This record gives sequence, structure tokens and C-alpha cells, in this order.
Amino acid sequence: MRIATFNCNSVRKRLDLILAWLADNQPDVLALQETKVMDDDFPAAALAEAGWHAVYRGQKGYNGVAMLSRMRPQLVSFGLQDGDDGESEPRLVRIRYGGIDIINTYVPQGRALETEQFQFKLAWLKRLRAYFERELGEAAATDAVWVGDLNVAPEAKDVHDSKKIWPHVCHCQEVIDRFQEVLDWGWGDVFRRFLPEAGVYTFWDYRVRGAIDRGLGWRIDHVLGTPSMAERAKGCRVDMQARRSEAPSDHTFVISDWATD
Amino acid sequence: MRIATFNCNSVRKRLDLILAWLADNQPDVLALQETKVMDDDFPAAALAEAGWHAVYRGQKGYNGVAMLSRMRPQLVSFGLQDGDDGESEPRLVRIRYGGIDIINTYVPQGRALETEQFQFKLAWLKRLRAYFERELGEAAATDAVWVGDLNVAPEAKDVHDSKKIWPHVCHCQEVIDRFQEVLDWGWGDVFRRFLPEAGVYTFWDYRVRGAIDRGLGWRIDHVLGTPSMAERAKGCRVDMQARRSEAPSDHTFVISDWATD
DNA sequence: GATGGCGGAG
DNA sequence: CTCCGCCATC
Repeated sequence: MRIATFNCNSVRKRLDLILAWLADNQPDVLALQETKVMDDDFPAAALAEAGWHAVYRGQKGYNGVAMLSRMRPQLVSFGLQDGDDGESEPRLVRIRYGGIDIINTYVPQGRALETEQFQFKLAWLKRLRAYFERELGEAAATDAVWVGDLNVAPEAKDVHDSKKIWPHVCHCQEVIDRFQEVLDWGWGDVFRRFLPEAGVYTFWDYRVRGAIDRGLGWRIDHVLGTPSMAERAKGCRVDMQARRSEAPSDHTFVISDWATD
Repeated sequence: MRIATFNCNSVRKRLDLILAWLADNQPDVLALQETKVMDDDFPAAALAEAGWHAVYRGQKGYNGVAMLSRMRPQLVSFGLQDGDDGESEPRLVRIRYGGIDIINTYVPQGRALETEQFQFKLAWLKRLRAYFERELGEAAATDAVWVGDLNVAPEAKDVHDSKKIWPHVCHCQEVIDRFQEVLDWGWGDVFRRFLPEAGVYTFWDYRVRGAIDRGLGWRIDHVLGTPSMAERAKGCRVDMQARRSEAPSDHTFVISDWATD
């Protein structure tokens, strides 16, 4: 089973890139974030024509998540389901696919430390921990994979210069602590199990010239698994090619492979 | 001598198209309208790299004219030079090239009949007649070519359905009369001398689906010459290929060939 | 429908 | 730097 994640920064702008990537990489599931499209305008027809099923929830201009898969998922749900779904639906989609719960999140970025957007991000991570507890139950008894743009770089090696960047909305103690509380539900970092070295990134700011070649990236896209899934994890890698393409997203694809049982 | 004209609808968006077209068609001079770029941002370097000299005058967002040529023009001037040059400079450029005065204009479109923009268009044509008289002197004694987007479809055959369109800011009696006054200075219609048949157009509205294939165009881009130049005219044609290209302008190239003397 | 400008976001 | 939405122009 191959599960990939990609913050596409507009699914419409990246449609050709995504279709080519799907054809080349043949994942079972591709999780997309920042689709930036209302549901009526999601390019479902073009994806269907290429043989990909899509579930998606978007809004005008920002956010938006989707799950592409070869077959229709067994179950689909959107949002944190804690009473504020209008807000959280374009940030969380969960499918059951091949007997696995796959959760795709686009965690709020948080804008700046002193803003209420940052407080919202912290609260969102707390709500997410509650979501996993409430919706998935015991981690030890669940086959689940969590992927997405988590907007958290938890370790020093997740950024190119931790001291220089610290404190940042994606790399500061409050966010790391809140993220750890989510992990404590029972998530294991599958990305780092296979890519433990420093300098492996998944996002490079458009505004930083030559960021890729200068190694000025961030590891904020994640692949995590419950204990049973962590055991089944066979590999995880980052596809740099897409980030170097003609009209790239500022993120790139992360691909994970899992034993089918 | 080959002189071409093209309303490019943003020289930056059309740069690759223009470079490819120049390489294929090897004009001596290419007149551009609606470059839509401030002078500092004109892609002069990329053109120079391909061996093309450029003179240009633009403004923010709208209008803007340029002349591309293999060699530096002998003389260059911008605007109607009647005291309102700030306005008219991004609409008129004149060069002397190979012993010929070549005038490139982007005549105001005129928005709608009841607007002051339409009155401005009529006044602009009057000012243009005065310009030719004042700046070029006697037509019979002048080797001059006038090209550009004139926003005038003077004859019924210049539009796909004259009765349906009439009266339109580009196809109504007032504009035709005012245009005739400009022609009366001494201009001969070289485009129509070589392309007299109906259904030959240079502009197709983006908003009309399948406009090209359905023949729903306008002939509003012109090539005219003084009597001596009309005599030297060897041919005129419209290049449909560019309008059918991937990311086209709504206009296409008009190419004229002239005996070198 | 396809430009550009602007302001907001990342 | 590159998206979005909105507005204006043609």
C-alpha cells in the first residue's frame, strides 16, 4: 500500500503536475492540502478520466483537502466533528481505505506568534488530539495513518537553521508541546524512521531565492502511524523532482509504503 | 522590407510566442500594441538576447506600444506631440527605419457609444489626422507606413455581421467618418489591396466560444501606406497560427512586404 | 475569457 | 514568490 501526501497550493494550478505524478508513482492514496477550490470547481472529471477517484472539501480561496485513490474509499468524513465543522472541514478528511484509517490534515499555519491565528492553531491541535481519541479510540487497537501539512517542524533538524528561525509559528515550544500531545495519543513518526538525517525537507518558501539548492527548507509535511501501522511501514521518501518542476508548489510529495498486512 | 503588427495583449504573457514568431517570420519591424507593461519591466533583455532591438513606451496595466527591429531605428518618437503626450505616448510610436517612416498606433477602443471614452476616441482620430499633417507633411512626398490596432472596422466586410453589430464603437458612422478624414491625408489601405475578400479578420473576442472556426472576427488591425509606399507594397497576409496557439492574444499578426526601393 | 492592479495569505 | 478573490478594461 502506497500513501502519499502533497500540499499542492491550488489543485487547479497543479492539475497537470498531479496527473503526471500519479501516472509515474501509482500511489493507492494521494492526500492533497491547500486545494484552494470550491467543491463545484474541483477538477474531479479530469481525475476520473485518468482513473482516480476523488473526495474533497474546499472553500473559496484558501485551505481545502482532498483524497485521491484508485478505488472509492470505504468511508469518508470531513472535519473535526466537534461542532465547528464549517471551519475544519476544508482542513481534515478521513477515509477508510484497504482496511486502514487514513487522516489527511492541513493544520492552520498560525500567521505570527502574537496573532489570534496562532492561538487558533494551538487550539486546533488540541481539538485534533481530542478527535483522534474520540473518533479512533485506542491507538494500539487502530490501523491508522496520519499524513498532511502539519505546519509543525518539531525538531531542530526539521529546519535549516533552528536557532535563527526560533521562535516561529511552526517551530516554537508551544507548538512543539501541543504537537507532542497529539503524538502522545499514539502516533509514531514514520517519516523520520526512514529519513532520520538532517537536511531532508518538504517545503521551501517561494520567497527564498534558490532555496532548494541552498538547503533552506522545512520538514512540515508528515507521515505518522499507529503502532500496528508503524510496524507495517516499509519506507518513506521525498520526491524532489516535483519541487524543481516548471510551475511547482512550494511543497513537494512525500511517499510512504506499507505492508499490505 | 517586412513590417508586421500585433496587438499582443501583454508583451510579458506573449514573450515566448513573440520570440518564436520573430524567429519563424524574420520581419524587419514588428509593431506591438497593448504591451501592458511599464518601461522598466519591458522584456528588452530577452529580446536583445534573441537579436532584436526594442523601443517602447508603456504604462501601468493598459496600453503600451513597442517597435522591435533587427537594427536600431534611425529616429524614434512617441505620442501625438500635441501637448498631451503623457496620454498619447503609450499609444503611438514612430520610427524611421530603412528610409521609411513607420507609425504604430493603438487607437482608443472607445468603450461604449454613450461614454466620454468614445468622445475621446473621436477626438483622438482628429488629433491623429493633425499629427500626420503636421509631422509628415505632404503624403505624396512621404515614404510612410501606418500600422497598428486602429479599433476601426470601416467596411461591412470588416466584421462578421455588420447589421447586427452596428452601431458599435469600432463600427459606426461617426468613427468611420473620422477614420476617413485620417485616410484623406493620403493613406491607402494596403491590407485590403491584397486581402479584399470578406471574412479576413485580425481580432476574435476571447468571450465568443469558437470564434475563429465560426468566423466571428473583426478586421481592426491595419496596414496603410502613403502613395509611394502603396506602390512598393508586395503583399499582405494574416497569420492565423498565432491566434490558434496555446495561450494566444485575442489579435493575431498581420504581415506586409514592401519593395526595398 | 483573458489581461493587469490591488490587497490578503502562505 | 505565487496563490487566491475582487475589480476594471477590452
